[in-house]
Amino acid sequence: MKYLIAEDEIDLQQAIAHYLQKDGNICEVASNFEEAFEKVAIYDYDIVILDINLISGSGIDILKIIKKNKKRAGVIIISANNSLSDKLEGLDLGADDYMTKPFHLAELNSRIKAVLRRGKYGGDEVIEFNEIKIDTKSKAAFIADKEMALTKKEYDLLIFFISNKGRVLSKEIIAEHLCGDDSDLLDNFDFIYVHINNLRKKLTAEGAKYIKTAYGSGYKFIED
Amino acid sequence: MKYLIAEDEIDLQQAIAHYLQKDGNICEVASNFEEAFEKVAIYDYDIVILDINLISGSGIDILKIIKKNKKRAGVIIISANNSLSDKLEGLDLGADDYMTKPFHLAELNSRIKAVLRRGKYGGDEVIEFNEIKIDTKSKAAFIADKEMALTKKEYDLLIFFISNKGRVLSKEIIAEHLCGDDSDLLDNFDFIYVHINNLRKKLTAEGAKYIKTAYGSGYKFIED
DNA sequence: ATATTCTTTAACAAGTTTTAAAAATTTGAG
DNA sequence: CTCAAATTTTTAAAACTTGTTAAAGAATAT
Repeated sequence: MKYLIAEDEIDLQQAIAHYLQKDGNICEVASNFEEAFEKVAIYDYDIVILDINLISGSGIDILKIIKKNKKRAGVIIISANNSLSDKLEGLDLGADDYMTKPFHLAELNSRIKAVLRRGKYGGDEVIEFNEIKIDTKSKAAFIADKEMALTKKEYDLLIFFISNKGRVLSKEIIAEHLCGDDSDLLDNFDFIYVHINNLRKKLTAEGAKYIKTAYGSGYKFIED
Repeated sequence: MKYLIAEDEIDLQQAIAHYLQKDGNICEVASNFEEAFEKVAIYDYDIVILDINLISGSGIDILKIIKKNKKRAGVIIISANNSLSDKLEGLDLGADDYMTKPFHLAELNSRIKAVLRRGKYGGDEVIEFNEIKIDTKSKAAFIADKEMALTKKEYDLLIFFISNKGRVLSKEIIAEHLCGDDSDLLDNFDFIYVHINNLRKKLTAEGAKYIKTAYGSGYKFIED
């Protein structure tokens, strides 16, 4: 799993990171608002652990970015004070859970698991983009109302593209996203070419060219 | 159906109520122990959704009232912590299911349906789907009016599939559902393959293929 | 004790992903 | 503008993962 820990207390940040890495997870950290802002806008995480009171900004705004960009990360808010309004606002905005400092790492861990489990069950949103439609409940993707049979990687790739539309995504970033956990060892990213190619074939059924090559830097998903 | 939602987090309480009302159910709410106590003692509900950690009292005591008064409500306990002892105590005292916060409303919904379908609580007595018919009272399942002799696991699996039709269900989620909540300990889910296979054989008697494999993600139940 | 149901195992089949290599394209230097 | 270098596309086959099935061993119920 891939985590972002947005927490300005370096001690706590490191404690969480170490705890999670022990189980073979990948952890990135952000120590202030700007760092968190950037990472959250660009990359994909399975779980974001988000301090409400970040230096130079509010975690609530980070949460808004996550939701606005339709990132699928689960968000667990942590906060120093026990303020009910913070909590309600966070949950209202789509956070998945809330913890008050101080807490035990074991409890954080069990909440993370619960959030992940929830995610596995799947929501029932429908993602749409032009004539592309993805029903996440049935994991079926359609183009012009015709189902295209996507493999799991293709399906993930398509969702990744749509949720990052307009942005150039490098092979490396894509590979990291698609391979999740195992991505430590990746050194050859050429297999992405094949997935891009396969997805393109299925998307091009109707002639539109959604995936545009940015020579030398990656790919981006565009309208027609 | 008539529900009582005994939950002191107003946000969550309202979220559940709205979700259930959408489907035309009647929802009452209780925001603390006293309210829950009164309502449960006086009125009749089909399902009570019961937070263990109510303000000024324990949900466990509410559960005791329900059982002592021989109310026929189905009870689904929700709890913030993942404490096994809470869980066991609740189930011991006659709760019908148990969920740990946070959870997805869709999952709550499917558990409610499962509880209703177990028969005792005024749920539909007959479930129908195309030429499949299940009489929950006699626990008999028919395909094209011919009874198929299902084992308990097959029966539960079929009902789980039908009440989640269209949704991709992973081996893990299915196992969790079939094995109740002892499933924390499960690490090998291969036995699901066997039940799927057996159920398929019995369902395929008439040629229709209801259970579709979503390679790499799970299975989904579809119309023909 | 016997029958039934559930879980494990293992061999096999099917489907997916990755590798590898050749063909095509893009870019930038000369 | 042309050519060489680098990058990307395409294809096919190899490696791998996941799913199917049957059968045997545990567990549970009758």
